[in-house]
Amino acid sequence: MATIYQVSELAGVSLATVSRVMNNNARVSEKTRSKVLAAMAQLGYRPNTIAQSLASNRSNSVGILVSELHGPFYGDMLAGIENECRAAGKHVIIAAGHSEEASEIDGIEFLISRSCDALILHVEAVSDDYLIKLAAGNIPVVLINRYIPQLAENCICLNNELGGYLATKQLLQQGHRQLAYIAGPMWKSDAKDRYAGHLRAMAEYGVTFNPALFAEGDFQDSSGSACMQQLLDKKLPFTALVCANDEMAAGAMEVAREHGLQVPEQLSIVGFDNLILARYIHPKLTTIDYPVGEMGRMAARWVMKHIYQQQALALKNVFEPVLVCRESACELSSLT
Amino acid sequence: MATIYQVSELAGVSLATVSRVMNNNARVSEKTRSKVLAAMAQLGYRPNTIAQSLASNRSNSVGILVSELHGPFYGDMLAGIENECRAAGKHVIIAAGHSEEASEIDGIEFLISRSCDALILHVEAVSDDYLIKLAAGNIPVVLINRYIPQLAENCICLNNELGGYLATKQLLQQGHRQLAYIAGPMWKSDAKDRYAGHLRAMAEYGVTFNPALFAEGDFQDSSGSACMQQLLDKKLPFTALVCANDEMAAGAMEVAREHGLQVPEQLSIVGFDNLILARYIHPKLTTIDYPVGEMGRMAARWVMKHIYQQQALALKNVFEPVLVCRESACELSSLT
DNA sequence: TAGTATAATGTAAGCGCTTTCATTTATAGC
DNA sequence: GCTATAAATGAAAGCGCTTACATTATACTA
Repeated sequence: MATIYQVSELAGVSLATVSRVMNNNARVSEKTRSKVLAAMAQLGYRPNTIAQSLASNRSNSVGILVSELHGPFYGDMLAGIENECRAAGKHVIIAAGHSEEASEIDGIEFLISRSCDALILHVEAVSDDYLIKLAAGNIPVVLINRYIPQLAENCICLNNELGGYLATKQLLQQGHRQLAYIAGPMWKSDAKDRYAGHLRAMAEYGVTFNPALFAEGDFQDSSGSACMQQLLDKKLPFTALVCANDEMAAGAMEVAREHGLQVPEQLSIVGFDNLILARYIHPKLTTIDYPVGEMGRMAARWVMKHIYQQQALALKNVFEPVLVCRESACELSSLT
Repeated sequence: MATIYQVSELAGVSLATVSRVMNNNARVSEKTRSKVLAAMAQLGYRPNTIAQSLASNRSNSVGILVSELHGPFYGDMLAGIENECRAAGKHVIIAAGHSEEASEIDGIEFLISRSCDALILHVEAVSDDYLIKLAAGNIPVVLINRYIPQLAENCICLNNELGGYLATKQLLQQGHRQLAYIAGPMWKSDAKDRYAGHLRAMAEYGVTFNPALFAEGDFQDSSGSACMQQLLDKKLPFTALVCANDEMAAGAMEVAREHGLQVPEQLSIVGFDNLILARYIHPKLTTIDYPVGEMGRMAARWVMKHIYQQQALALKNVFEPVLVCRESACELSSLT
């Protein structure tokens, strides 16, 4: 592999000049620039990124921590981030945190030890305090799907409350008045916010919320099934169900089917997230779109702007979810 | 951040000694070792991985190229790889190739320019020749889901032929004799192999393959729908359908439903890959399990063994798929 | 045409490690 | 106690770049 030294020799200039044309920052005359470029081409020169990093104290890498690498959700996020980063010549180092505090911290330290220029984190278990301290350190942090007031600038979030509101409103508009709700784990802020949106819509339509028609799941499909079973066991009538995410909706739908309930004819269901699976299950799930890919992309842009000085970029911190109408929710009047 | 120099000062030894205890390779007396360790702890010292890389000419990073970051398939693969690598303190740099030759090559070069110690590739578009040349270079390559005879040692594959065979055999055992087949794009070797397995099973059972009941899709669900439509349009009877992957099976199932066909009562369907979606669609899809996660893990082990000299590891190059029975395929006798 | 500002290029000192080779210290044999 | 050998440590030269500072070439001004 050719080094900068050989390029400089071939081009008949100094190392510094070669370096300058590489980083095309300093002023180099057109003549020497092309000489250098030619020498590079001739040697098939590729800068050694490690040496660049050591000398410039910048690794050109951004560390990403997600809860899981598999699953439909994080993949989209990663895709958005990778796309944006690679276009800028930065690379992406990934780690998984598995929604456990120890593992998340371990992942973050791992990333730090790899001298990333910035961190994009999707963490759930780690405390606000930890993140605030982390952000106060010398490595910039951007948080996806987590809002911490002190770090507002660094948070890229979805307006979950609005999502919960939209999901519920759709059902209310379709004439439903007896709604059940399957929540996510209420210690997670997104679960809480979605629920708050649900309540707001209910209030707006003057429908009183019935605590007996509420169940708390854990965002997994199995808990969706379990919650649905609970709800059904109470023998209370309800014509619609809003689930705090698609996976639970899928689980709930299955239980409904086992009980001979026609969806949506006898029970309308709406989910949240708009995972790919929402298109595959039958009937196709009406849900709230979560633009994870876009948000990942935005997180990457944040980094480009703040760390790699691409001033021009416009940033957006909070995304508005939108309702995706499919087949699992319908007018109450069509109830058999 | 403390440097090795400060550690050496505090411990009262030379840089070289500190370096030695870090890499605990050279012989250092217990006494000085503990002195150094204490100094490190006191300073909260963390080696600068960039400097280590530059000096040792080893980046401790492995580059991964997958077709897509999103989607259910690659996520599992990444999870397997990341897991294994992190346990060994290596980091993972990712890039997406989008199944296009130019993009794949670009991704590979990107990874190389990042001085990865090894590459784990899941590439589809790039030619065998390119890969052979690449592997002949100075950066080791391991291929997932691609078999190139000259690179046999470096390939981690699934026995796709066996999978195709098993899927088909299941249906034949259930008494079906009129089978339709929706293939993947036949220029992809896995699509070809799965199809070959199908033919073998058919031959074994003395069933003649009817070319009219064959359609070629592109592994996407929409093509599954389109192919199913084509098949149905021919008005030829068939009681079972094998699809070269789950997504196409899902698409096909939907079209079947639209045509009023009961699955599995009137049409048995089997897929391939065992994606998460196979559990979510209704009826749950009988399919062939593709152990991507395990294979990713194995690819990482390959790297550990060959590049990072962890001799002890046992390697496995070809994985055997297994049938996962769910609800979408049943005995022919139960046909209404 | 000298005098000055400015642009272009070069020099050399690191960045924080690893590693070779030389030196010192410990261990053993007699 | 003294040499022969092995074990432990140190000195210093890089790894391939960036960058502050010094120097030289060029363009203007008066």
